[in-house]
Amino acid sequence: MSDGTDTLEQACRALEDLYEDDDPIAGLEARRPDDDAVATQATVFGALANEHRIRLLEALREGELCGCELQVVLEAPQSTVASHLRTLREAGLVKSRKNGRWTYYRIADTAVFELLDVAEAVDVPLEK
Amino acid sequence: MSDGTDTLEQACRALEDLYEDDDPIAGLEARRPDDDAVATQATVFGALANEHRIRLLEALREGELCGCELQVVLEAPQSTVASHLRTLREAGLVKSRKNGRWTYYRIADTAVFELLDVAEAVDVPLEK
DNA sequence: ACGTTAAATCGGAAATTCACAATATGAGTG
DNA sequence: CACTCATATTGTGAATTTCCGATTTAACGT
Repeated sequence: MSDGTDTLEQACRALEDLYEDDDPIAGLEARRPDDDAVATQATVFGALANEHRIRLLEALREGELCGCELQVVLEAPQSTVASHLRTLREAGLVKSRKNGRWTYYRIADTAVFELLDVAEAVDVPLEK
Repeated sequence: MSDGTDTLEQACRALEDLYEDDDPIAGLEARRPDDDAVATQATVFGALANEHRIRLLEALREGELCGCELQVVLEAPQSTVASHLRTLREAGLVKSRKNGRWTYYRIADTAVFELLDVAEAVDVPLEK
């Protein structure tokens, strides 16, 4: 298990040329975010990083739907839909409610709408 | 390549029990979002779905940094950092500027801050 | 031109995610 | 209890992503 320390030292040397400051690294360390926060963000974005799951969330914008309705929306097999819903639930993006044989899913947090809307507005450069 | 049509028909039959409406599918079709929008969202969220890339973006919050500074932030090999930066650039999340031997990276869109902040505030349920 | 250095790209092994048939669970019904 | 139906989980092969050493490219200095 190499840790890339050798190339890291190169990078640090380069910084000594950029700044006359004795310890240029100090300022960079302050830019390192909290581990738990990064883990939360990665979980949330990981759950959102799939077209099927985005379609599920978009379908739930106007209100809750049961599993079989979401199958129709996705046009995918039942097991596929169920595991995507599980991913979304584990990331805290949807909640479920059981009523008899049906399970109804709904958006857990309005943050989901913000995330979807902001991401949609990003200007992704054309494929090169 | 099966398309799961058989299980889809089951789901549709279930809907006929839920609604007396003749065509329960019609309402669901309206909930299907635009393909291009979903593709954009998936690209953006895919780029954000990695702890290293999140750390890079967080490091750029306070202003631009060059590649070798970002190596120090990530404590990862140069090639690893470079390919993560490429992913972020291709998703439209960062822009780069060349000055001599150095390449400076900066956040391309303030939307990035919104996405990071909103995702961090999501309440992810405990494991299991 | 030559050597040095920051950054980009290549190549392929390892790890992770995805799809989906098969099976299990659990609630309702007769 | 036996049967049906909606949903959940499991297992596994396939596809994708990640990692990182090695190499290449490009910009400087001598």
